[in-house]
Amino acid sequence: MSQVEISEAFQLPEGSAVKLRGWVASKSEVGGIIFITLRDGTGYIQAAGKKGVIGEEDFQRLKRVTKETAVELEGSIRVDKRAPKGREVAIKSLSIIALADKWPITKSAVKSTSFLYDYRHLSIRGRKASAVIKIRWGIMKAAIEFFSQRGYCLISSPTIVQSACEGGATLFELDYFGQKAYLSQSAQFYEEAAICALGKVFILQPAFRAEKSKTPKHLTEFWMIEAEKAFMDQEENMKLQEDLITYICNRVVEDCKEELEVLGRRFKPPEPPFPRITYDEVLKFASEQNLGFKWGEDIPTVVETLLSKSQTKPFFITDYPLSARSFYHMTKPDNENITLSADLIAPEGHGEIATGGQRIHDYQTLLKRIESQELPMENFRWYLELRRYGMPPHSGFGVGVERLTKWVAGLKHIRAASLFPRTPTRVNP
RNA sequence: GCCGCCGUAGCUCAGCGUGGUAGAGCAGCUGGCUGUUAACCAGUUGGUCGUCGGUUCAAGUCCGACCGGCGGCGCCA
Repeated sequence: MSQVEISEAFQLPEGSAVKLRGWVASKSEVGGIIFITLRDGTGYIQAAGKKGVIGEEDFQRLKRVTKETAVELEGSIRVDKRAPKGREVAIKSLSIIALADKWPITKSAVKSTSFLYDYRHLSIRGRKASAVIKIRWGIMKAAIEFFSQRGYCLISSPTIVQSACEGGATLFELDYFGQKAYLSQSAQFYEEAAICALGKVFILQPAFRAEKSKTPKHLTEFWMIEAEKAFMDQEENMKLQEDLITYICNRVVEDCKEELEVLGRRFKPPEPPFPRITYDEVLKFASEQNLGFKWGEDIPTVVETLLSKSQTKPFFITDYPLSARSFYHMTKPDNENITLSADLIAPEGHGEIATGGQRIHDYQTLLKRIESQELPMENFRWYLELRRYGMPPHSGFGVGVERLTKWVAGLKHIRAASLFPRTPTRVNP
């Protein structure tokens, strides 16, 4: 009698004696026979206990078992086409490890988004919720592999900071022993400092945005994959993003086959190169659809969504106006109003998943930019100072992990990509 | 910040127009059934109708304010 995980139980020959531990995902009683579906994080397997075959005491215990009770059972593997996946465990004995109260998440509860997220600490036990979290892990794992293979160094930047990478209005403020401090929106500035020591770096850590954005693609706390490399121009930067996304998608399709199946997601990894569309071309496209906007403004969601739905693989929107970008962006050599930056947009209407660009490496240029945008110089002192000590041209990008998960897993809302999502209306559980 | 929708049993909802003291399905519980897969059959428990205030003999229902959630916009990964 060996202790095995459920995934292993499917590999063993018929008749093998096994001991399994897990939770009762479902139970049904049919007279003298009781079926439970056991879950242990590695899979699901049906176990059947028949009156007369197992002892009366064990049968009574099996009767008392409720949904989500933690149990340990002993039995033997048997093949039966009536069982899901054609296999089950014939129970010989069962013990209750931790009895569960009446389980609040019922079939009808699935209809209620707010209920499911109020009970997220419990509802994550569902097949779909677990599948999404495993896909998210698959994405992170693949990203780590990708950068590791290319010699990038993982760094960690502080999440408590004093200066903003993006707009100041979207920072979570906190009291740092009497001083104002903020939760970081991005690790970019710290990565820029780090490249002069390490050459090429990446991070995998949370970012915070105090945007009251109630949309299917916004979280207030989310994880980012960010990379920065010295001597890398914007062209190479886009190629790197292409390679990263392609690598991740291929790995996930390979590693998370079952999870994608549980979600009913037929996902085909994209083939590079990804199409590139300039901002001006987007503006022209929008005007043709009667959705025109002013040059220099950000691209409206309707336009981005429409474009995104017309594509079958991710694509870049390049050549953003400086007015729609943060101060640190480098502009084109022949046009100081257009930045060397690009957004990476996922297809099928999922929208933006990454932003990247070439940063200003010249001291005077950055100084003038900070002054012209009337930004608080003292906050950017060290960032600017980097440019006095051998800062080469460099570029980088940031990918939203949950946004990428949303696209790969085919989710309707980004909150499903987070174990305990933080949105403007939710900080609990 | 703006626009729209919704808060009634553990869950999903009906009841509100025409005010008279709460109802269904599911879940739970009890019993039956030796192959369930969203099991089935019979019985049954369960509610200060989001909160506060107002009108009224009487408010789940009418009026007002507030709170909470959901969908969308703007903004962004």
